[in-house]
Amino acid sequence: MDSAVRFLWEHDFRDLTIGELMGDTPLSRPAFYQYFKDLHGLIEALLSEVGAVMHQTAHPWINGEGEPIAALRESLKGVVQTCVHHGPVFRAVSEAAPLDERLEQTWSEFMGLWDDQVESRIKAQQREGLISKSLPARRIANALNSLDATLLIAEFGRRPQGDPKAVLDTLHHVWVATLYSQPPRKLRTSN
Amino acid sequence: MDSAVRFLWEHDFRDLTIGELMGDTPLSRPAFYQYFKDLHGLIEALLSEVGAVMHQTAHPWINGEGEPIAALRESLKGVVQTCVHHGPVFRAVSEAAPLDERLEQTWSEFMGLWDDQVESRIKAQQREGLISKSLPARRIANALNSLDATLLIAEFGRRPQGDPKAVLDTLHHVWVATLYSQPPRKLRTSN
DNA sequence: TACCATAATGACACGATGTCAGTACCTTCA
DNA sequence: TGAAGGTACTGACATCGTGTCATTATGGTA
Repeated sequence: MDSAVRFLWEHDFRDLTIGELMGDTPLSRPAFYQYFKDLHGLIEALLSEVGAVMHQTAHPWINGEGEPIAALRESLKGVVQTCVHHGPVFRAVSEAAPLDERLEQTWSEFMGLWDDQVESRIKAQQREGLISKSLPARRIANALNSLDATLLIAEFGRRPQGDPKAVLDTLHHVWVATLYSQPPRKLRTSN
Repeated sequence: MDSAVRFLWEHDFRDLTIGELMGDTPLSRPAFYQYFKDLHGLIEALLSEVGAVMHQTAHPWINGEGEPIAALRESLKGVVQTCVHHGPVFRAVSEAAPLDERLEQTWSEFMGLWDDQVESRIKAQQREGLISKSLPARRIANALNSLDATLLIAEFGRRPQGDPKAVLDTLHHVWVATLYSQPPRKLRTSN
């Protein structure tokens, strides 16, 4: 299982085979099935380990602690950091999910949990008048979370990894603009 | 090849097998290799058909025709519409890409093309003073395009499809806010 | 030492892939 | 008409990864 993580840092998920994996251990291939149902079972286990870590790091904004825009930056920073450390695992999950009914379910529950949390934060701040009440909280939450997942996996899911600072800035800008900015008036074109 | 599209509307990509596919045709399994290198080759062919259509539909904003915010909505509408019609194909591409070096390349070139176009539109409008010059054009373009892809595939990649109007509104809001809105002042919390 | 549960293995059957040598078919031209 | 030659197609095969046996080691317990 450590061996799997090691593998994913070096190779793509598509090259991950049970035989190859167990070659790195003193055990034989069938021994694998002692511990996991199949490859997807392994990935599922990896997700539940690393996924928990990630949720911790996002507390500030999720729980509405302090000034929202700064708190949001803190939360995003934590999420980025988690991906810097465990990017390949998330990448493997997202790539393996479409191949397995069960894993797909698990992955979508994981993302759904984020949607739940972000949605309820948005609704809370709509009540406080910080966010426009005309935003469809659930859809926006889902969009922003999907964006995070896609971008983070693309940037940190394999070596060489992207620049954490730049990615954080980008995500933060999109989140803040989407949630907290006033709609602009119509724009004049220069045609 | 029509048969493949038909299949993808009904089943998941993971269940698509060459044998199954050719069962729908009067031909035998090996005949498949007459036309495509392998499954991924087929998917690649599907993408280049449908991808071209999609680029057409995004012209207004990409080419800076008319008032930007309205043009952007037109372009996004076209893209949404394409996905309503061909969603499962894009889904198959995105799911198959991680499994094949070549296809992954093709897919990332396809997305890169969008990034190029959006980036240069952003830069043009930065010169016109419509968009803040402090935005990193390339990164923002990439983020917004990634968002589109993820959301559209999730909403229209399989039956039952989502609500095109609602998805369009969501995307449009995020794009407009990200590109055209002024950053808000610091927010007071109600703690 | 005898016993049992658990861990681990070698050998197997299966399913999907991709290839190849061979056959059917169809056009062209004498 | 009928031989030649190219193309479309096929049956059979080798390969590879998977998942499951029946069986054997191993380590703790009385």
